[in-house]
Amino acid sequence: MAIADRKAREKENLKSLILQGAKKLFVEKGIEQTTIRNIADEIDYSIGTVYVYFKDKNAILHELHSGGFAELGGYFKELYTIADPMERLRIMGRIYIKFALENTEMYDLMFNLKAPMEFLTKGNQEEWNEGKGAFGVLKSTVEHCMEQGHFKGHTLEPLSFMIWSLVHGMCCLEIRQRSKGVNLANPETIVTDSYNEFLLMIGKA
Amino acid sequence: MAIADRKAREKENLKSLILQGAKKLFVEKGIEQTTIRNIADEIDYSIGTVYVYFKDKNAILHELHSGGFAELGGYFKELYTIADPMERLRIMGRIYIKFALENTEMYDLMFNLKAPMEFLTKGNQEEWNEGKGAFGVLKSTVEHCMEQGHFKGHTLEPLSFMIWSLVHGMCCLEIRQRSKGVNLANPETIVTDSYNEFLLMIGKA
DNA sequence: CTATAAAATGAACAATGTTCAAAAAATAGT
DNA sequence: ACTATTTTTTGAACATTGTTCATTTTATAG
Repeated sequence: MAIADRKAREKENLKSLILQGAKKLFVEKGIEQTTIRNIADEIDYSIGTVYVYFKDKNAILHELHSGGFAELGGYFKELYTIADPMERLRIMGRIYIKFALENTEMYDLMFNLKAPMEFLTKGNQEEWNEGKGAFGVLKSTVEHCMEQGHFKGHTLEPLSFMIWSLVHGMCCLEIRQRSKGVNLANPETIVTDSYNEFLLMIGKA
Repeated sequence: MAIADRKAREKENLKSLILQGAKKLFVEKGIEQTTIRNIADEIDYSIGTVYVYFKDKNAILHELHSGGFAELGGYFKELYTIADPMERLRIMGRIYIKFALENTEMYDLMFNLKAPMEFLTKGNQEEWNEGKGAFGVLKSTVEHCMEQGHFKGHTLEPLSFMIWSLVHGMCCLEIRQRSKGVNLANPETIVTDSYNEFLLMIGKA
């Protein structure tokens, strides 16, 4: 039955049209400022249609959150060419920060907003596969560093979490306007400068 | 005119009654789940009265955010008895984390939510004095550490921001459910374990 | 006791996420 | 080609939110 196939294809198309419209508005005017009505308007469909394809707003947010991780994966691609694990770790941090500051709304959605996690909790899925995957990449890089004799005396998982926390914290403070609120001497470069302090520190370790 | 004095006092009382009711509900059921109607009900006043004392919801959130910093200051009190700056720095981090995890909603409000910063931006006040004060305490402690020969080759402000980012990032990931989503071996102790990794690292620096 | 000022009220508004019976369009059966 | 059935789309309607403001209630002054 070729018709059923075409229908399935059309369903998928409309679903990703909704997501595409949603993302455009999110980037343009922020996630909180974007309503279902806005999204429906943007793609010239009715409100009701959106609810046919997504059970609620959280479902849209979760789907876009997943897409964000795919994008982050794209940013990470260039890491595969770097053989030295310590160098790879350093660049990974830079890329993570770059991604966060170039896609603030998406970053917020992926690592800060409650919506995607609530979607998981509310019985839709058991595990945060996107997060586990990304953290796994970091962890295995740190593991390689340790195998080469770096980070002596440290423990893999807490150490990896510490590094994640560090870059995440910088991005959060920046995105949520706390860094600019604190009257720094060089507010424009604080995140990079601050990350360099970390690199200087692990350079000794 | 003693009556005017009493009236001013009563006005202050009612204002702090509103704040007190709001905070109770925030802690009980979360900031996002608390409405103005809830607050009014809680203290047996009408919705309108709340708006006589606060221009909008952001004003309430900002005021409570300020109160949160006062509370954090209380937590920090015991630091004054610690003479050694490195030890003071280490304990400061522990206390910060303790405060964050014991007062998750308040911490979120102070360091993550947009509301208090929007209140400042929207012409109510120029500077984030609470944040500047808290960051100043950290910065001066780090400065003392450097004066004693620690953190050689580092720069005060970016280094301080890095430390702040580290503890903030851990607390954020924990509060916003990202740490538990990542399938750690010891999820209950990850924040403390992770902070200890940092202490181990600066122990060498 | 009356007039004025201050304080408190809650009905009303616009905007939000969400639901669902009805309409419109597409497909299948003859 | 026409009809019946299924699928898709619709938007009016609902509950809940933050917010406003004319009105009522209460307190103070004369």
